[in-house]
Amino acid sequence: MRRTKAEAEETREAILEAAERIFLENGVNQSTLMQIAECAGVTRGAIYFHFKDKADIYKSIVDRIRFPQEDLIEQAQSGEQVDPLDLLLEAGISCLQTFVEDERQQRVFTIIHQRCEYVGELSEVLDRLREVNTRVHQLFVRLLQTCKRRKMLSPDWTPEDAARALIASMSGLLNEWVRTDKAFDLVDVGTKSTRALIASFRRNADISIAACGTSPDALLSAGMHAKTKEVTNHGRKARAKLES
Amino acid sequence: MRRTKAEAEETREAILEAAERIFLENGVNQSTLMQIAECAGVTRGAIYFHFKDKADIYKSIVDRIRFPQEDLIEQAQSGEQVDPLDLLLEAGISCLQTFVEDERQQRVFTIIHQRCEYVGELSEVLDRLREVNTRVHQLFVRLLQTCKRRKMLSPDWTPEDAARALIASMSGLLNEWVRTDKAFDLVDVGTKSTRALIASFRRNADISIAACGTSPDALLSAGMHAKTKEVTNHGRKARAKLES
DNA sequence: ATAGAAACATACATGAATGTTTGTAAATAG
DNA sequence: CTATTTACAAACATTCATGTATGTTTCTAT
Repeated sequence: MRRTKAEAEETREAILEAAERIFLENGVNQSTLMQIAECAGVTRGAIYFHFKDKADIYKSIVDRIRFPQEDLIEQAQSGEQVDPLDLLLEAGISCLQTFVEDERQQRVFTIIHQRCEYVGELSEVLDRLREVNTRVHQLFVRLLQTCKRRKMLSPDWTPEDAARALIASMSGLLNEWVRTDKAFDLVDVGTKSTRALIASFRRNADISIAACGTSPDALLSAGMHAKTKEVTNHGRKARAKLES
Repeated sequence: MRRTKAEAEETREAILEAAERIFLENGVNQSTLMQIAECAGVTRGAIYFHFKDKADIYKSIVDRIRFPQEDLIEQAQSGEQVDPLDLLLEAGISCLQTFVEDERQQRVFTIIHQRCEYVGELSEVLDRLREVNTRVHQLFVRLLQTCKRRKMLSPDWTPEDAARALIASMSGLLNEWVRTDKAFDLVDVGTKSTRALIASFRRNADISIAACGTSPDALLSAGMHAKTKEVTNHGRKARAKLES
């Protein structure tokens, strides 16, 4: 019953696919290798040939997806010359956009946040998540520090706190969206929330009256007048530019 | 070895206390009744006397704490005559405040959100959480609808979306705070974030320049000039009024 | 062509957690 | 005062997931 190398890779993928389904249904710890094998149409032996144990399967699942935050990092590192706050807004929005479109990302996100107790071997997965998160945080802090140097950051916010707030807002939105079973328009609500937050980051924008003297260009670049559609398209264009 | 009724209640509490610790360390499903018994200084027999099974213990733990959202509901229902948006801001802030002060709330929150796979019996706990959340959401929607009737709500936001955004922001803040092991000042960052969000809810406040003509009173009531300390004290006062 | 190894299936051994049953000492009701 | 029930402890039986060991077939390299 030996298969060719390509077929073997197929069964490996089938196992990962099955594990994703079973994990989502039963939780990582409660899922048994037997269930996964059954769902994949193989025996437990096949699983033990391809993977060391259940934790290994889970790590493989998490490793093969791209996190929404990683898209965000790549995108945010592209244009350093533009307004960092605009860049944050666009990156955040297109991050939400890709998340909405990628069902696998959503499934794995749900597993990670609602279907796993991180203990023992499993906590290694958490370590990777933490690492990605700190990278995002540091990136945000760097961007916000340049804002501060350019006197564009509101005195209310430190770069660190602003970064925390942004990350909390984004992760809160993603979590609520999956928890409520997509009960609202993630991109729409997320765009408005993020825009509100970033608006408060701007010097002289946190207190409404102080913005009167600024030029129309400054207001436009603040993204306050742009309609949702235009902004998301803008974000998409930026991403398309990256992929080329 | 029969104990008096009061002593029995003590051991019951000891079991719950121990379970809280063990669940936090090992996750609900990974924790064994033996570990809990050992930690509580009893045998498994005692646990099976007081509780049906592990799910029963977990439900008891969740039932005996007050959720941050429940504080929020009570508080937000007190004064209907004031500006609903101010009320939302104050309620949110004092909700964060009590969460920071209540270590048990934090522990159980961590268990709920990071140490449990909700499957089978355990999902009943999730049902209760969902119910609390929908109550909060409906309350928010009601408040925001009165805003809309009074022409105080920005045309950018529907009451539903604004409620979602607020809930997502709050839960995101709480989650990030416990996930990062209290790496930032929750009340401080939370106050600024929430204030920014609610500011964007206000009609003529979402676009900075439009607020120029409004009276100083309107700006003050928008909470944009108040320092953090004053607002939190305000929130506390409101809570103290409730307890009397 | 054939030796070896790859890609599994099957069978077994182990341990660990659960639920249940039985035992028992002390409190409490009558 | 004693009869019964309470509040556990201790022992037992059962299930069940895991890991490993072994078997089998087919690919593949030489």
